[in-house]
Amino acid sequence: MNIVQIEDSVKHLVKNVLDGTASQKDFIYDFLLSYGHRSQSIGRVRNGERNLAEDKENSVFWKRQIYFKFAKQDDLHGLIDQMKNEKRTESNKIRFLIVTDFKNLLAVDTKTQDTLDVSFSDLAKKFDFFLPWAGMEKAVYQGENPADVKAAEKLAKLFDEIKADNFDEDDLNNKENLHQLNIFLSRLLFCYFAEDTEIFKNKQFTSAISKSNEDGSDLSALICRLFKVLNQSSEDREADLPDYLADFPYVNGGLFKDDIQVPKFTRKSRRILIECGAELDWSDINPDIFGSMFQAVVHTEQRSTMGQHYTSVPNIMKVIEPLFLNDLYEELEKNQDSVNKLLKLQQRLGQLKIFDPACGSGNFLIIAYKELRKFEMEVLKRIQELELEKTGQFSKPFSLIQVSQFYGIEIDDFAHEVAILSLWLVEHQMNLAFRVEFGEIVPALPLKISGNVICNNATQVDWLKFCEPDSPDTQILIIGNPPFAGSRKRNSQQSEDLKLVFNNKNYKLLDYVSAWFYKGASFISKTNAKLGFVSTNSVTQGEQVSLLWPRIFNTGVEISWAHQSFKWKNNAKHNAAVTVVIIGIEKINENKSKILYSESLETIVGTINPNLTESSELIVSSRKKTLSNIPDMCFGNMPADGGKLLFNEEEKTSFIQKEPLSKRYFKELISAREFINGKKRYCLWFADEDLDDLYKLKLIRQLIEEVKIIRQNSSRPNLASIPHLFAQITQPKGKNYILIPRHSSENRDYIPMGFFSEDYIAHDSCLIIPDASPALFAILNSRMHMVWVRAVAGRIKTDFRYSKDTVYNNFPIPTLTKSELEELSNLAFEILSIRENDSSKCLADLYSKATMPNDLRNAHIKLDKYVDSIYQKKSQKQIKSDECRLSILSFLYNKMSIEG
DNA sequence: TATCCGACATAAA
DNA sequence: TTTATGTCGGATA
Repeated sequence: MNIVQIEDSVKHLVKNVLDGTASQKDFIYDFLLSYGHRSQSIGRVRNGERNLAEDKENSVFWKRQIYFKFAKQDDLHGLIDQMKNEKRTESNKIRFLIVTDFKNLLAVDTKTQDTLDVSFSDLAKKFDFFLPWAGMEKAVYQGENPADVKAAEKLAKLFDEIKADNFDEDDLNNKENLHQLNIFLSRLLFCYFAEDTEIFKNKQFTSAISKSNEDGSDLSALICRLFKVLNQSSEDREADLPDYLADFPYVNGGLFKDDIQVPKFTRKSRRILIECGAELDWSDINPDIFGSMFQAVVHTEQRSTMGQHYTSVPNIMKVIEPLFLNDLYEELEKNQDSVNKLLKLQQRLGQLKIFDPACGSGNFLIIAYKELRKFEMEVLKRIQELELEKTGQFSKPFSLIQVSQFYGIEIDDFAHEVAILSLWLVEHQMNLAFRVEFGEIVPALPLKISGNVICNNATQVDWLKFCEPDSPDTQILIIGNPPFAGSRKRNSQQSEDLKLVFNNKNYKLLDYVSAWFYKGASFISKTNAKLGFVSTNSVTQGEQVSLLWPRIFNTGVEISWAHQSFKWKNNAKHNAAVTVVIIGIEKINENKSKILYSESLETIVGTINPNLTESSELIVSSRKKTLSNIPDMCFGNMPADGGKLLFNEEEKTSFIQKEPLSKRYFKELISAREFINGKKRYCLWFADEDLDDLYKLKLIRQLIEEVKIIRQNSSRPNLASIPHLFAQITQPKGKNYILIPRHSSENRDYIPMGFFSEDYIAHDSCLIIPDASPALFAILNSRMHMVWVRAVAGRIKTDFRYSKDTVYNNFPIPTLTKSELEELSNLAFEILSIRENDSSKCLADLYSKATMPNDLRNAHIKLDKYVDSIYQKKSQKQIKSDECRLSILSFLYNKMSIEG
């Protein structure tokens, strides 16, 4: 469920209730469904098993979720106040109170104390009030002041004080110092959390540190002593420990194991330290959200992004639902009437291993843990219901899921400390939720074994040794959002890492994230594991496809589900959005259907190819010569001149005014932008000129000298010796050419292309085909070709990026007869002449989906049909879908490349 | 803020 | 040497 879907769904529901299409009785259940609650769960609430209200007809009381009443009285406020004051509302951790008479609706969010008072018809406008049901805490995305943001901001203040008091520049560059500080902060966070969640006594930590001198002089020693105590069982402790220390329980679990350097405090930092404990309620923090924020505290360059993480939960769900959660709920549904089978299902949970080889502060692990615990509770609840039915009593439920089943590798020391800590925190939180449901609680202390989170470079770790299957059956689920870095963005360490993982072969053009896919695939081939990774979409497009995926498939795996490109709010940068995909990989299993998710729908398909579309395997490699019998394409002319040789209309006119003899050197330059938007641009073109002659013109000499300086600073070799020329010259002589912009918007059905004479200089933002026939122009302008482009071309964000070696050279064209060539020519001229008639409009207008003129569109459709018929000669049937076109192309491509 | 293509370092051949 | 490619992007409306 994403926000848009939720809003739509609520809108429909309200409308249907108001016009009577949906019944008022069903409203509350449909409302819950709109926010992505499981339909099985809602079913059980509806049939009364999970509804603990007395008057089940008119009210719903569902633990931890909702207390709802259909109001028959006029005083809605009185009613909701009364519900709020009921004891069980608090003890069952009800999140939302709702009353409505279907004229007005009141609601209270018990966590934030926010209230809602709207007319029923306006409910959809306020749908966001209930987003926490869908895992989106409103306080966070509205940038209000939730526990997480407040806590992180307070900690940031503390952190800055401590840093200023204890370290200078050099100290901070020292890794060991930072490590010590990282550990200190994570212990501190644990203490705050513990004293608010019954692990310690209420505010025990805060009151202990308050006993220090007000100037902070002895606080460091006190904390140091406290940490030591926390690591000792009562028999190990000194006998004469003061009460306020002796009172602390034994924490164990390794959190307080090592002695660390506790920083010194001042009057000011001591006060902040105490305020953090006294003023904030740490039980409310969400380890999943807080983790990333806490990380931002330490990495000051990320400070501005605090509170930007609200998308993380729904996005993480996009990984774990298809990977395993959906299957589990299906199992639950299937076995819902057998206690034994349900117990077996629960046991399976205890044997899982969840592994995030790029875990950061642990978001994926934490959400996975939470969701698994929630699922287990569903299983246990069902078991209880069955037992109760049968025998009138039920056995004591307990959880089999341990944090030690969770594995993480993270290269950043602080993030990895936070991940370890967050796992503990979330374990405790889930134990509390467990108590609400079952009244049983696992004691929090001493802490058991922690999650297995190490600080290391995942590309260098032997995953099999780190996350070893206990038996061949142990199911390992690999999840995460590994780092992306394109070939030009990597640092030298990352390049080395890739080199190692790919055995020094063909790794340079791959994205850094490939290392995770490859290691993951190898891991899967040797174990009972599957993976789901968020990744940049560039591994699914363009030249990377043929370099990466054959190697992955060679390990015996396949893509079992995938989310096609969508925009992901980037947490590293404020407003930048990066386009990502999510890919699930499993061992080959031909019997299992694959699922393809796009923004709005999910499709069941036979196979998923590396471009994340449905189709039989189609991996086109970079090809230097054309597959079909067509003229070669080449690159446009690349200036690489710092812009010195390029002019717009005004600049050109004024330059000619000052240097009249320069006029003969100007030529029109066609770059993608000029071509598509019908603008003019010029360049000084000296390809056939003598440098000495040029130097006679003062201004030109000056310009060339400027280019020279720029090129001397460039890493490209030999350019400075030809400062008057474009860096790459490919302009055809005595020939016309077809020009194709390399980058073009996805919002066009056809990439605009055009014919030009040699007098127009093609810019390197375009590709050209010299000596091309109108028939070829027709073929390239066909829908058939566009389907090919859509399938194999690279992307910039989601827009096309045409290329020669991948797209053009591999494009399969059947052998054409003379009459076919003639007809194609005619169709090409038709399109060109329609464009000519409309020459007041630029190509951007002519080819935008919204404004494309009818006659032009019809001419294109006519061409499309004809080209289709050429590709499908045998059958008289018309080709209907692009999928069909693509499979024809795949077939022809495979055939021609084998014959070729 | 959504749209829509740029410039050039860096890769391969 | 030549030339093709992509950029957790950037400019512009």
